[in-house]
Amino acid sequence: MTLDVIEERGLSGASYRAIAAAAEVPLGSMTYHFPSRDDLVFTAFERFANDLFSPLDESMGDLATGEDPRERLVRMIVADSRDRRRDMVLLAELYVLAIRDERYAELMRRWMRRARDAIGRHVHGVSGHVIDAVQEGIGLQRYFLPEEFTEDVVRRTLHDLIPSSPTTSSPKETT
Amino acid sequence: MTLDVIEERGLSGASYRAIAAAAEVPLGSMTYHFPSRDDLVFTAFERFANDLFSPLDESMGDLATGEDPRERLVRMIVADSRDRRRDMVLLAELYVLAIRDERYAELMRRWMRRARDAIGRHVHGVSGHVIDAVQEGIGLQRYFLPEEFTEDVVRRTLHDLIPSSPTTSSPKETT
Amino acid sequence: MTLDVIEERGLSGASYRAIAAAAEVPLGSMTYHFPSRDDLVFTAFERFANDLFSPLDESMGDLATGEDPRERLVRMIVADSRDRRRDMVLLAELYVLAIRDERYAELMRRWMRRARDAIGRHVHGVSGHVIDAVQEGIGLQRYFLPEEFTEDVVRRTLHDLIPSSPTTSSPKETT
Amino acid sequence: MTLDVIEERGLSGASYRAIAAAAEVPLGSMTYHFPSRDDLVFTAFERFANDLFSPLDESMGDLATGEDPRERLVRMIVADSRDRRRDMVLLAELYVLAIRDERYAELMRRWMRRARDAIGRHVHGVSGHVIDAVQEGIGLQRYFLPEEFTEDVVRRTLHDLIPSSPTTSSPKETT
DNA sequence: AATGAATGAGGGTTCATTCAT
DNA sequence: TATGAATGAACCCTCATTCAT
Repeated sequence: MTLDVIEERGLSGASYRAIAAAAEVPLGSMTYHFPSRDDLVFTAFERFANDLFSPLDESMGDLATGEDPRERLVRMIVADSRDRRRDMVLLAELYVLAIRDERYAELMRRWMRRARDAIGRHVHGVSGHVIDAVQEGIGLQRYFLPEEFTEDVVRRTLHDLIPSSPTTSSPKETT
Repeated sequence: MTLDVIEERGLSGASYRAIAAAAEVPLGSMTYHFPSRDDLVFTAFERFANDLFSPLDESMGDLATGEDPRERLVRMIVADSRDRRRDMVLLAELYVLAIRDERYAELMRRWMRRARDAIGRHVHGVSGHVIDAVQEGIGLQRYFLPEEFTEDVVRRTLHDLIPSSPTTSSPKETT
Repeated sequence: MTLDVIEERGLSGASYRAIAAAAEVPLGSMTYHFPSRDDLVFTAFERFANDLFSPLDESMGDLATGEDPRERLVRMIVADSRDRRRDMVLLAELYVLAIRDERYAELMRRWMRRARDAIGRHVHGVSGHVIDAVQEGIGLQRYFLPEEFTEDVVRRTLHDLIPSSPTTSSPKETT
Repeated sequence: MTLDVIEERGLSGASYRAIAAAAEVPLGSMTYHFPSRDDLVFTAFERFANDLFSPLDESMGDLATGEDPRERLVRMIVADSRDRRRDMVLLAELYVLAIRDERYAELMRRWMRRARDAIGRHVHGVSGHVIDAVQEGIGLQRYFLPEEFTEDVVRRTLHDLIPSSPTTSSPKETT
């Protein structure tokens, strides 16, 4: 609920009142359960970190034997999820918070490490952190210039970075 | 001045008052020259887009014959400029704005295209957009986990993505 | 309280701050109970409509049998109530609002109809609206030129407009 | 021009800036020619007093011999001039000013006397002030409840108040 | 004579937070 | 435990007016 309000009106628009109204809950209820606004926000971003992690987790989780993890990543990046906008705005807001506040920075680091682990389970020969960073950079820019980051471009990028595993079927590159 | 305040106190903390105080200027002066706060903010981010572009421009600008552009990119990414924090905060704030407001989105697209052009002048065989997205992704995450994105990791990533030009001296990879 | 401030300083001078000061109440209290200034103003003018109605109501309310309602009206118009000024200012401000805003126009219509009914209960042979309009027109101009609207002039006017009821004692005109 | 702005946005909305914009004139020009805002407003209302007087003047000015002045008044009141709204809002604003400020009160008195004279030239047996007050009261209320003040109601009222002159053709009352 | 720049005051409104109930 | 009331601080913005040019 809080995240919805942040998505719609920005972190600065996510006042106690706005969130209480969205949740159809009395204002006093909010301040009772979350004595300071930052409690509310931090809790929300903890949830966001999980939410944002889950597509990655699903992408890398149950790879069939011989399936190419690079293809999973391609599809995850290219998928025009309805939540793309939400993820991008929340991610950007989180970066803002994390740069300014160590508490959020630590949250971000935990999340980055989880991502690295999920990637590292199936991708070898390159740092999972690099793949995550690349995926994030492309994800952000793709939001503004989707036509510049076509599926083939994304695939090519991932194949350049990730060595094909011996047990992996050969690249299906189009270009 | 405005950017300094945004860096220090966030976009939401960059009130007319705060900026006027930082600039040691009467509040009325601010509202006279920038009738709405968004005028002020947008003008500031236009400047930021230029500021942020210039390191890239310098990196790619005057390559000596035979110099490897990949090394320039490595140094740009790895350089622990005193302005790293500033750039990251402002970049993240700009993303937030751009996702919500087409005016800022357009600013971001202009800036992304300039970056692509600057990169594309010296880097061939891969989309300049991809290199820009990658350097941005790494730049952001490196801010939080610098030890995971060592110079060698960055170099390796760029060499994987950017084919070596025929006139370019061979890779000086350390790993 | 709000009406007092409007009387003294005009509607445009009746700021939240001015009213809060007059009521010796914190500014935050005002905006809590009246989230918009117009709520405050409208509520005040609803009260004014009642206040302004009451002299008319009293004038026409409990006529003794055989008493001439025209005399009651004369006295009401001519009475130099200490509140004359207040009523005139507020009435004029209300007209300004009502011409520009349908919400106030409706308030004014309700009040005009109440006045017509109160008058119509005891005055026959002429539209209560006409008597109310005449009374109002004379009231307004009399504020500026009281010597031109002497009691006799007012009486004469009302007797010209209102036919004497059969059960009514004959006119006591002085002129 | 000033009056146009007052009509549209109210006296409180008639700032130097708003008027300068409407007149397509630099702000500095306004403050140069009218050093205080009240100068501007007072000048405007002086003009309004003349403007408002002219329909009355035309109504009563060139009566053909034997023509009934009451009919002229009826038509003036009932005419749904496109400027009705403008006249009403400005009149109401002027009342507000006049009650609070002797300078405007005097303006209003001058104008009331002019009206009385214009009426008195053709109407006898009743104070011109009374006729003016009545037409004003009806004019104001008619703005809100036009259906209650039909032409016949207005005619009846004026005939009740104004004795028919010997040289005047007989009433054409419809009712 | 004319005008853009400048500014202190004050406008309505929102807010996080506290507290009595 | 839960919540409406309350409030001081700050917000963006508009304004009348002054003044240098």
